[in-house]
Amino acid sequence: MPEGPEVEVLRREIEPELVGLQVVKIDRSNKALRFDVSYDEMNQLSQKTIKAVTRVGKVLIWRFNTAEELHFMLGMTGRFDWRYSDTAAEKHEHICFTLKKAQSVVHEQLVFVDPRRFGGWRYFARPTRPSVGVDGFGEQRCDLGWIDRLVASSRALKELLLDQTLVAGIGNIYASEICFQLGIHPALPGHQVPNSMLERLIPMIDAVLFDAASRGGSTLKDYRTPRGRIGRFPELAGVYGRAGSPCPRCQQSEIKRIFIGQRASFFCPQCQVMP
DNA sequence: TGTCGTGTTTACTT
DNA sequence: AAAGTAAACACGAC
Ligand SMILES: [Zn+2]
Repeated sequence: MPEGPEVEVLRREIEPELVGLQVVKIDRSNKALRFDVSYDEMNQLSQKTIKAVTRVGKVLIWRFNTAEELHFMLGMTGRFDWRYSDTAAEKHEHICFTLKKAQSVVHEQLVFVDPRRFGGWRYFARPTRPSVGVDGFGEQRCDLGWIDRLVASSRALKELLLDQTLVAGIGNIYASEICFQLGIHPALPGHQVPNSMLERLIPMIDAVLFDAASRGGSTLKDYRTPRGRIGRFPELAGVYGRAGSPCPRCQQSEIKRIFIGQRASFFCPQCQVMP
């Protein structure tokens, strides 16, 4: 499911429903996740109340009244789902949170579902910043240290955009879209990106991510919010998934699909040339 | 029915 | 620093 915009759409939906709920219990399947929370930590969260739901890059963060935190990475296919009463556990359900309002006896269940299990979760006793670079929804305009690393690198620009330690939140769909919007070749090495292009790149990142979030993000296959919302960005994408189609900008060339750093990458060979 | 290629991610190894 | 590999499952093409 998740690049930054999908996690942000999930966060916006779930935050008002989750804040104020108290943990009754947490159940865990016996299947391994990428990284995990111990049973001691799960039990310790019993009775604690969720105070805030935030996001840094692709990491969803629940903060409790005790300042403890849970961090979730959704991997490729991870998602949350409200389990409505009298429905059975769904396939690939790995974590089940039983929650309730403070003065209520009615229980609600939110489950973490992840078929491929590239996702994971972590527990922190105190507020902790995930170990990633600046968030791509605007932080990247204020703290420009990542630009120094970008221009010092020989790696392809699109690969650098995917590096979460530079800017956090860009995934494979939006990395291609950002390069398309800028009219720059995705395989251009970082140290060859002109200064004029860097100035346009910095604000383009949050422009693309916010725009995608406003459309509900991208549903390719698995992504859906806990209330079932689907992302409509793919219908409006400029290049992602459109190999062989005419370029929506020049209408002349057809969009090409190449591999950069083992990931499918889409671009228009006429609009996105190496300088 | 079976095999192959592809995929929204990233942590670890070379 | 950069490149490659592995993790697990679903689905469509042939
Ligand atoms: Zn074009």
